[in-house]
Amino acid sequence: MGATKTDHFTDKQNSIAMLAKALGHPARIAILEYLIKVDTCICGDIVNELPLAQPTVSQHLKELKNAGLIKGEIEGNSICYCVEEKALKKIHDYFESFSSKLAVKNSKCC
Amino acid sequence: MGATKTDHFTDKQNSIAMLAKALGHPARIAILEYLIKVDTCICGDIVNELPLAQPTVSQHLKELKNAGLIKGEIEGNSICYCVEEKALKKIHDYFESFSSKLAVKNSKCC
DNA sequence: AAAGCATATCGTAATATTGCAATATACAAT
DNA sequence: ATTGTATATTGCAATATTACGATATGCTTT
Repeated sequence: MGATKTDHFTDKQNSIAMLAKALGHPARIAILEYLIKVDTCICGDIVNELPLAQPTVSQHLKELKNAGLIKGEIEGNSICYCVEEKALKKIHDYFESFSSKLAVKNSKCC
Repeated sequence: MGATKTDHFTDKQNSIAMLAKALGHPARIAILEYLIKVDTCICGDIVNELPLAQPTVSQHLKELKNAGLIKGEIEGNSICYCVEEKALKKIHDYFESFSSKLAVKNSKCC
């Protein structure tokens, strides 16, 4: 096979995994960091920032968009991408709850 | 090609991407959640918990271990896996800083 | 309309991931 | 030593990802 068995897991698990997967590439991490850094959410100079060809960057942007991590808005000739805060909050909250659960227990093991 | 160009990104970016990638599968999310839930860090009944065959689970465990997200300790016959808190803290902190950066700006765009 | 930019899509090769049956390893108990 | 139980590794087929050249699409300016 090779296709992930998403149907056997909860929606929550699948959606977190989807977000994490989209973040699972250094280029996409770099894109997000750049988008956060340049506040003004300037667009396609992302291509100049990254050591990757334009089609490759475009593909990474698409994946981030599919995962709901960024959104894009057409602005004349070019496109203005920026971070989708909700998605980042979702991940952040998820790991927050992890951390707090761990804080309570941290005991017996390993 | 097809191999990720890790050498063009920073260590931080690569290490966060690695962690995220390891989390990018619902089975591995489910494993982590289970390990956190059962405090006692009981081991290979993970196989019974998941809708996957034993070798598949073993492979996912290996990936989580490679990424540094869990650690395992031999306990007689079986193996006691548990969460590596440092790694979860690392991710959590990373998104924390994201969130705080976003909180400051949240302005002009999209 | 034509030329020039910015971005997306297509096609394709190289590689990685996913899942599992079969098999191996390693300890435990008899 | 043999049997049983727990986990890992191997091998392999199906599928997905990564990267990029070539090409298409779509504004904008002239």
